[in-house]
Order: sequence, then C-alpha cells, then structure tokens
Amino acid sequence: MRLSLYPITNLKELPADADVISHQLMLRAGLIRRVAAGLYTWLPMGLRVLRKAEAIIREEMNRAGAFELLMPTIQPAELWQESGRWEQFGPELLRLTDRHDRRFVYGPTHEEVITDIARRELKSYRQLPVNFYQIQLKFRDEVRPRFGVMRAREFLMKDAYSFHVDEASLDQGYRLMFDAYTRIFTRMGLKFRAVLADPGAIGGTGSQEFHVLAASGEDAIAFSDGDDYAANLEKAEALPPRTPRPAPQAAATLVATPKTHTIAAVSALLGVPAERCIKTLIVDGSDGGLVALVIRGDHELNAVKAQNLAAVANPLRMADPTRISHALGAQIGFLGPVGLSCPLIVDHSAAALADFVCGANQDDAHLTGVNWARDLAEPVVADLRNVVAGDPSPSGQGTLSIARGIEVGHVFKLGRKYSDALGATVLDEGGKAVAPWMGCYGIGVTRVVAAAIEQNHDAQGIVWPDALAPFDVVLIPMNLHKSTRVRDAADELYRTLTQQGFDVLLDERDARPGVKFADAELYGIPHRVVIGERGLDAGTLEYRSRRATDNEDVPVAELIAFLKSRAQG
RNA sequence: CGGGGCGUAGCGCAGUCUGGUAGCGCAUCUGCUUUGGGAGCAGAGGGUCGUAGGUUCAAAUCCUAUCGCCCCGACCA
Repeated sequence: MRLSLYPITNLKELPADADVISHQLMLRAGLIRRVAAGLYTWLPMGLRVLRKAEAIIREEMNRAGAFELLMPTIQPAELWQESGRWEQFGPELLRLTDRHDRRFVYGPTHEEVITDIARRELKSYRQLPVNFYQIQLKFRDEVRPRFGVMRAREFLMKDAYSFHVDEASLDQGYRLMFDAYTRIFTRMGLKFRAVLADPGAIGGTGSQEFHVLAASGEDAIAFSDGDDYAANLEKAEALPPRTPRPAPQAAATLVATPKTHTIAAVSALLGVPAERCIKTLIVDGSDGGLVALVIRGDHELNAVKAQNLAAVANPLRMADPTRISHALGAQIGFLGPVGLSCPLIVDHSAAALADFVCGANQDDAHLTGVNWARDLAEPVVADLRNVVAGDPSPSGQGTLSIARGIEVGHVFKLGRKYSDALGATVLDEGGKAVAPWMGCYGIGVTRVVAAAIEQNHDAQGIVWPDALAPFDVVLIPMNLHKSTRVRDAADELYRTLTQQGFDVLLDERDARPGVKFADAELYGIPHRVVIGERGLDAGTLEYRSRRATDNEDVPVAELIAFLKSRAQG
C-alpha cells in the first residue's frame, strides 16, 4: 500500500473522552472512530488488524474440525421464549419490533438459533460430534459501555457450538477447543492465561476463560504459585481457615458508636482491626424475604458465590434500606448477627473469629467481645468472600496471587440446557431419542485487538505482534523527491516484498523524515526499512524492529531473507 | 440506576461568572523555502456555539426543558 493513497488520518492530540491506552491509540492511529456510545466504525487500517485476527481464528477453528456458518444478527423472540431467556435476560438484551408488530432481539449470543438449526438438521448420532462456528456481530446493551472497543455494545465475536451424543464426547470436544484457543492466542503473540470461571448467565457445568494479562484488565484473576491453578476471582474458592476458632476471652459488651456505620470508622473508634470486625450485609432472599450475609470486615463479598446460594435471590440484590430498618430494627451500619430476625449465612473466616465486633441491631451501637456458640448460635457457614493475595490455593499447592486480565475467550460445557429447552434430539445407537450435549466457545475478536494494544505499546504508539499488524513492513525512502535512485530502489523493493507475500506500506509522502518515523511508530508496524542515498552507496538498507532502539544495516540483496527470518507473521 | 462533569471549526481548548453579534493551537488548502526524528514564512477556507423554547433592543453567555457524551459508583453496612 502506498501511504499517500491510503485513507488514514491520525491525531496528534488525544480525544478527551478516551481514558484507556488502547482506546487512545486506536483513535490516534486512525483504526476506529466512534459513532455513538459503544458503537464504532473500523477504518481501513483498523479493519486490516481485525481481519488478521479473524484469519487466525478461522484457520485454527477449521483445523480443529469446526464448520463455519453465518447466523443472522436479528433473531425472533419465539426462540428466546422457548429457552426462557426472553424473561431471564436483563435490559442488555436489545428487543425490537418489526412493522408487523413481531418481536425480535438483536442477538447478544446465538445458542437459541444454533440449537434451532440442530433440531432441524441433526437427526442421528452418526452426525455427531459436530461443531459449528461463526464470526458475527453481537449486540449487548451494556449499562455503561466504556474503554472503546474493549467494552462496546456492538462487537465482533467468534462463537462456536458443539453437539455431542454423550458427556464423554463433550469433554473431548471441549478439550479440542481449549487446545485450539491456546494455539490461537499463542499465534497472536499474546501473553494469556486460561482460568477457571463461573459459567454465569449462559448456564452450564464447566467453563474456563482465556485472559490476556494486562494491568488495565477489568477482571481479577487469582493464581497459585504452587501449581498451575488459576481462576477468575469470582470463582476462586476461599478455603476455610485451618486453625480452630480461639476460645472466648472477652465478655459481650454493648458500646455506643454514634454515626459510626462503616467498618473503617468502627475499627478506628474502637481500636479493633477490621479483620476482627464483622460486616452484616442484607440481601433479598430467593423466597422474597431478607437474608443476612456475614463476612469479615476486611473482606469483600463475592456476588457470584452469594447468588449461587439457594437462599439468596439470583441475581444478587442488596436489600432496600428502608425495608431493612423496618424489618430488622436498625439501620445499615449497625446490623449484626446477634438476635437478628432473618436467616444468617456466615463466611468461613467470619465464623472462625472469637471476641469480634459487630453491629448491635440498634442504631448508634455495636457489640464487642462477641463469640459464636456463646452469645449466639453456631453459624451456618459458606464461602462468601473474594479470595485475597496470600490465601492458600484451593488446589492445595502454594498461595494465591491476584493479577488483572482482559477476558478475550471463554469455553463452556453447556450440557443439555438448550437442547432440552428447544426439544432438539438425535437418535442414539439404540434408536432412542436423546438430547445432545452441547458446548459453546466464544472469542471477542474486537476485544482481542484492544487487548493486544493494552499489552503491547510504548510511548511512541502501538507495538503490534507480527501476527496482528496491519502491515508487516513499512518502507521509508529518504529524499524521495530529489533522488531517482532512492525512488527506484523503493519502488523495486515495494514490488519485490509484495510479491514475496509481505504486507508492505510504502511511505512515499512528501513529508519530513521525522513525520514518517513518528507515524510508523504510532501505527506500530513491526518492521521498518529506511532507503537512503548513503545506504545505497554502501549497498545497504537500514532496518529497525519496532521493538528495538537501534538500526541494523542489511545488504540490499539479503533483505528479503533477513525480513523472512525476522517476521513470523 | 445513583453521583459528578462536559457539549463552541475535523481534534484539543479559551470565551459563559460580569449579555454587545466568536477566538487560540493543531489539522486542512495555496505559494515559496526546507527535508535523516513530528519544519519556517506568507496567505486562505471552515463554526445554526448540541437542540427547542423563554427573558432582552441584543444571548455562546441569563432562565426552562430536552437530547447527546464522558467519568466515578452501583460490595455499602
């Protein structure tokens, strides 16, 4: 591509509304432009990157034996009513009505449509296992789209769905996809980690997420230093303390704590560390009543663990404050487990405390020196909290650290939830109709691009991994307009490299060298070749990797071999 | 959904408090010079000041409504 012909504009100044680095660089380098909140146009340079990512995904999916198809973005409401998700899905499901008053959704995912295909097309176990995938736009009406293309409302996703006659075959298909994902992200040159995950709203039995590691990641990942255990913070299990609860020493005492309704304030006022205070959180119960969740003052409630409890409403909702003070006789901030008139579920670590501080269930008062089994009943315990760095690993090996990641892929075992709901069946070997086991496997293609930048950039701009770069090589001729030798050499090189299969960007603009260098660096082209009179006299070209700070002189005749050895793309 | 903030030229901003008919930098266009790390000079084009009402002789500026966008929070006991 000749840069003077290429429709690209970059920005020296940052658009004011971009706050994460990938969003800033994608705007500055002219990869994307915002159309509305969470909606972006991919400009030609950006689309090249997106297509490279797609191509890798497509190749590896095909290699794994999956079949590409294309489903519509708009889906009939009936399918969602059949699966029950018409009601289950919240406001992020965009619902539409056509001119005939028929209801549709803009698909946030495609389990219903694929299962509908399956029930029509798959009749026999002989057709299984089979895996269908597509690369298609999705729409989720996020409460708060942010971070540019990273959490957009419309995004490009690769989604795959596999069908199996039994669970063993599903396990096999799942492993196949896990391996394919590992190859995909490895080929993309990304540092990533597969972690155990909560299956969440999509449902199912087993799932793992693939996270690109980056400080700006929205998700916290817990991983062990003792083995390869890694889990989403939502999912990471907090083990019960190994040491038994100490014997009571103090007597339970009512103390006045006016206007002291945070753990920090209580802890400061009473001189008791937060880890010996107790938080009592009131949430809506699954039966419409209230449920108290009790955790240690220095811990955070894990919403996923909480809402997975039978007694707790799913999704988790904090109870209405007015309702709390009416039903429980004290305001938020002064609640505690002693004499509380609603069911109580206590985190392991809170249950292991002795002589702790908690709200007194009357305003402006707390209790100190409280002990389980003496001042109140032995508690019902559960794992309610987020793990913290230093907790023992649930794998039994080592301790946990917490890192940040960007979720770019997710593999699930769905089981038979959708095939049951939509009545998809195949005949098994014995001629009996059985609902196929399903797996589903997603990759956020647009998010991968942003994640790649989050992980690979410097003060000058993007530093593309070879496999994702919009162009492999940028040619920068010096004094182009004056030197026919340079011009001829540049043209020749451009032709040859293109013929050799490189994506080449020739910067033949009549601009100063500094401008060209700066732009090439902003765009993140991995390999740069400068063509100048000086070098030509010596029979050399000047090479510089985007990741390097020094030039290397390469004899003209050896350039192609040299580039081939450097560029893995 | 709660809180905060912002809408003035393609981008970044000033002007709003104190009303008087719109400005700066970058970008763009023209010419000349310049050309190994974001050039210089001279000139030019480009804005219904988000939208709709209202107040006023006069509104970017004051009032009301509305739309859009951004940030923080939504684990607080």
